[in-house]
Amino acid sequence: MPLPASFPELASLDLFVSVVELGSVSRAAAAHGVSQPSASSRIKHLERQLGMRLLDRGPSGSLPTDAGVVVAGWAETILRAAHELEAGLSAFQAAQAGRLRIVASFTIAEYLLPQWLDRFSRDHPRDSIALEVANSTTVIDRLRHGAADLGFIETPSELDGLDEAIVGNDELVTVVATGHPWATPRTVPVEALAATPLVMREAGSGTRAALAAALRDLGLGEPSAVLELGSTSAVRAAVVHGNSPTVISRLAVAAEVAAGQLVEVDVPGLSVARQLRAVWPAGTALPSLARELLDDIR
Amino acid sequence: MPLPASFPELASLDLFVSVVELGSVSRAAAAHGVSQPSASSRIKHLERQLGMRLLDRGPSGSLPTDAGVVVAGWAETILRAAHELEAGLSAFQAAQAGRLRIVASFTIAEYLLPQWLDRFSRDHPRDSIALEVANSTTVIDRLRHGAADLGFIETPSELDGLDEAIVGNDELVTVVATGHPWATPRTVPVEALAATPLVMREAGSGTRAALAAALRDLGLGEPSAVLELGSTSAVRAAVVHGNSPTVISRLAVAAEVAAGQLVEVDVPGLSVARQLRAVWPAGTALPSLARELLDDIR
DNA sequence: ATCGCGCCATAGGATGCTTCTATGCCTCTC
DNA sequence: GAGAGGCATAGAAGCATCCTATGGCGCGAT
Repeated sequence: MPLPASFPELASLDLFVSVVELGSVSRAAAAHGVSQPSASSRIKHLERQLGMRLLDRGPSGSLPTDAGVVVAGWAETILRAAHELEAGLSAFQAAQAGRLRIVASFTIAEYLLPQWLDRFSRDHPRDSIALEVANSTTVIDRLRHGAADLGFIETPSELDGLDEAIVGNDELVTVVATGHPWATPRTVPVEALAATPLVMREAGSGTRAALAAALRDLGLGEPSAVLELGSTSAVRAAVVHGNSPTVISRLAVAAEVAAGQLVEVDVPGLSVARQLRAVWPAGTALPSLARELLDDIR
Repeated sequence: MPLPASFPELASLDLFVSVVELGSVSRAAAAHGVSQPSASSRIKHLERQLGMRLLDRGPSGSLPTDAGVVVAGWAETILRAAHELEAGLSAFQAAQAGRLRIVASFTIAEYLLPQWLDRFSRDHPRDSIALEVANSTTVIDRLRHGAADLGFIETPSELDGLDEAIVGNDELVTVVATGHPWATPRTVPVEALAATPLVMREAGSGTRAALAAALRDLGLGEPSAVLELGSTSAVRAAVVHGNSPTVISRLAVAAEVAAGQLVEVDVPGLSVARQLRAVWPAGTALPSLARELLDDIR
């Protein structure tokens, strides 16, 4: 479901929030590095777009109207998310220049790292982090070869020569759209799950392999696919708008479940859990920046 | 702290996420109501802006690269927040046309309602909600006069002729920036708080009055202001970037506390709590849409 | 093997928008 | 009464985006 074409620009919301925080259009304009008339015009455009007055302009600055207070509050939520994206992007782009080199698995990089990076970049504005995203094997390899300072993985494998700390946990869960028959009892026998065609990633994906292994351990057959898609996002979208269940990392659907778009279905007997860990070379002293990052995370 | 000027457009991120979910640029273009070349060009622009390839184009569609998977995941967080803002805005604009008329206090409208409205608008795409924001007295007035179907308030007062349900709770808390002396012990005696100049809203604000009353009940004097600002956002920004504490609604700083920008300080003996309630005219049947909204909230 | 379809990229032109500098008016303060 | 800070307007320049039309490419069906 795309955003409407008339949705306000992120830059305009950012500017408006700055006006509210700083108390004047001029100061906000300066903070954003644009001229005062440009800022004034952007705000006016925003007001026309929303069809409401947002500011009470006065000779000593501008205060938000009642509507402005509310809209500014709403806008801040978006801006917070935008700053997390920004923190993730700069780490991702700084591939080799950063002072602290992190390698993380996809799941952790997608759903947990932005908040950590955003906080860290505020506390350490002068220290850049370089982020690489890779599978667990590569993460361990990077650490062993000194190509990274700190890694994040979600496998339970043995890690000779690496120290570790648990930073969270993940689990494969069964989810359906809100209208699905399983959504009402919120539980389904594992045999029924195994017999139902699922929306899945293509063969070869780690999630799919983990599910197949768990069903095999229970003496059940290979799960069948009603639809095979190339990315987790595509799977999620297909489940939200379709009639088939999927089995997927809880972190990947936590937001949709919280928002009521998807329903998590209990499947007694089926359990595919894994801990999320930070890992680093044993023996060597953990860089102080890495230590601080880990402290922030806990 | 403004977003960098090079930050990607919300519309581009939205489009890119649609490509990942739908599996092709063409389909995403159609879903967004733009031409295929336009979409193609936007994605290319986004890739140049971020300095990374996001899509693997093939003759049967496009799949995200490793980087694309991660960026799409990050972008979805922003888009979710944007949809909540959108849901709030349409309710706010629909001032009198909606089928369900809601009146809410500022705190609830700012920090809780967008999620509820977003979920509701997905479940009931044909039913519009009209939202009015007002103080508690006005909320009650609107309900008594039949000008609204459902209200949300945060006062503990008696409500003759109205039914109610508790939907959450709020509390005034003391917060400081992370570098402040109080941040380390995370606690401070109430006498010290009363003796310290605070960042505050201007005289007349409800928050300020509640704090003054609580201190008076403890036999302490009026709190003094080191800085008086006209909006909660301005107060929050001043505390984050300054050296003075403030006393403020927990909901208003929950996100900053979670992100580590502000630290909540315990003040033994000081307690200013209030329940958040939904209220509606007693006796009359609650409209079915209102009933469903309340069920969703719980 | 070939035809057809779906997908993506490029080119060219028109439209629209945002930006900037310069200026004026207003109010509060000293 | 003068000065400073704040916001709005005007006009022009620059930039970006959009669209239509077209071409190339690979896959699948006949």
